[in-house]
Amino acid sequence: MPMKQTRNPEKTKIRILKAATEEFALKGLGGARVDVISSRARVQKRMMYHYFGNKEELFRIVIEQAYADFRLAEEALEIDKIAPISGMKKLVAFTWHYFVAHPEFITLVNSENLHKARHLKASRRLRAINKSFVDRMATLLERGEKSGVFRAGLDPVQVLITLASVSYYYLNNRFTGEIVYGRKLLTPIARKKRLAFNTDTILRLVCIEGGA
Amino acid sequence: MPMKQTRNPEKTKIRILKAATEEFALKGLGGARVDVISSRARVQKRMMYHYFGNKEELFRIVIEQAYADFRLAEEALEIDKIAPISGMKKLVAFTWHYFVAHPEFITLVNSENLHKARHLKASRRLRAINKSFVDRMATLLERGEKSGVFRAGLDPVQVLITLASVSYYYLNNRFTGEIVYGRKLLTPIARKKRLAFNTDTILRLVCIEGGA
DNA sequence: ATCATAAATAACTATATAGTTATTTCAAGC
DNA sequence: GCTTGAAATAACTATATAGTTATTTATGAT
Repeated sequence: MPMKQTRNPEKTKIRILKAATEEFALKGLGGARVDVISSRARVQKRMMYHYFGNKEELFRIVIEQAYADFRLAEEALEIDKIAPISGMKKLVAFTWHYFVAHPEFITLVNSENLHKARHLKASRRLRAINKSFVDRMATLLERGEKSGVFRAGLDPVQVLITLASVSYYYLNNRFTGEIVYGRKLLTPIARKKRLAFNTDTILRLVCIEGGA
Repeated sequence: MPMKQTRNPEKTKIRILKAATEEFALKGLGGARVDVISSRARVQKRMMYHYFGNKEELFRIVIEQAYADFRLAEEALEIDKIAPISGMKKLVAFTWHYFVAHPEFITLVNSENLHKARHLKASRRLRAINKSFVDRMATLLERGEKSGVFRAGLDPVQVLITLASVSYYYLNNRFTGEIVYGRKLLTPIARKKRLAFNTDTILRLVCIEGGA
């Protein structure tokens, strides 16, 4: 194994995927340019087509990977091993911090939805990943209900969507938001306040009395 | 005033704006094509440049108008004339129904945020429109607080953002959402359930006891 | 060593795309 | 009815863009 290889298909593929993720996240599928991707990856454009077929296929792999990364990180929290209220708080905080740290996730998901999810429609991988994701929330809600802290009959999908929405929307629309609401939305203080507000919103939603 | 005018600058401008709104909403700023806009507007492309300068300026006017339409519709609710809890419910329902009826609003806002709101940054019109929008929520919260139904010290901006987020996210991400959550999200029943859930979420957030 | 295969390079192409130049036509004001 | 300016049309252009063709080069297996 020499130090400086002149050929390295794995690293080339990774460089292409990284550059593609950045470009798609920054400009959307429609605005992204394959020449920008290849030049940022320091790779001949031909290699992009060699490994990934075309722009749309490349996008499909990028968005699929973005979802996989997010769900894997969430799975690693091991919410099922802590008390329900702590678990819910941890999940709200995780979601918030993940979106803050990975703005590309948000813009990629937007782009995919603008295209009516046609790249992910046939993805078995995505379906598999997300099944257990819904199951984990269902389990958390059941545990909370049994221990008398969460309301009965909560729909895990509605709770998951709501939990994601309060962080996603705030961060996604922060640019127009700063104009619309006339204040900075991403100062350290503003971030801290929003996370606290979101935690409160979700606990009030799921808890029997006043959470926190 | 003849019936069939061969020239009509006002109607021409309106046709261009309508076609541009559709195209930008459908493809985003990056994916939209000026040739598609002009052909859908049944107008020579040259006229588009004559009246609006260039693609970006046209987009600016489209997004500014989309915000203006939304806020004007909200203002027409006259929330200040009904009881606080009813007002809050009405606002949640209005937001939901507006986003359902105007999917272009969501995709245009996303597009503008992808571009870091650079088209709206200098817009005096937008700032003016939205100032009174925040004020209306502040007034509603104050009224609720004084009549003993709403919690004290709620930040109107946080409430507004949360109220919009639970509808916006659900509708914006409905395509990936249907894959991720493995269920239809826009059947009449699903819509009704989501609106009820959102109303409950917001009331639990702002009310002193259990709302509804 | 050499051979087969995949990795990488270089140069190219057809078309799409935003924006322009040049010209014609209508209609209102005098 | 003539003039003038704006509305509308037609045809054009430079460049950007996704994707290709053709060729060379490194590497692992024999």
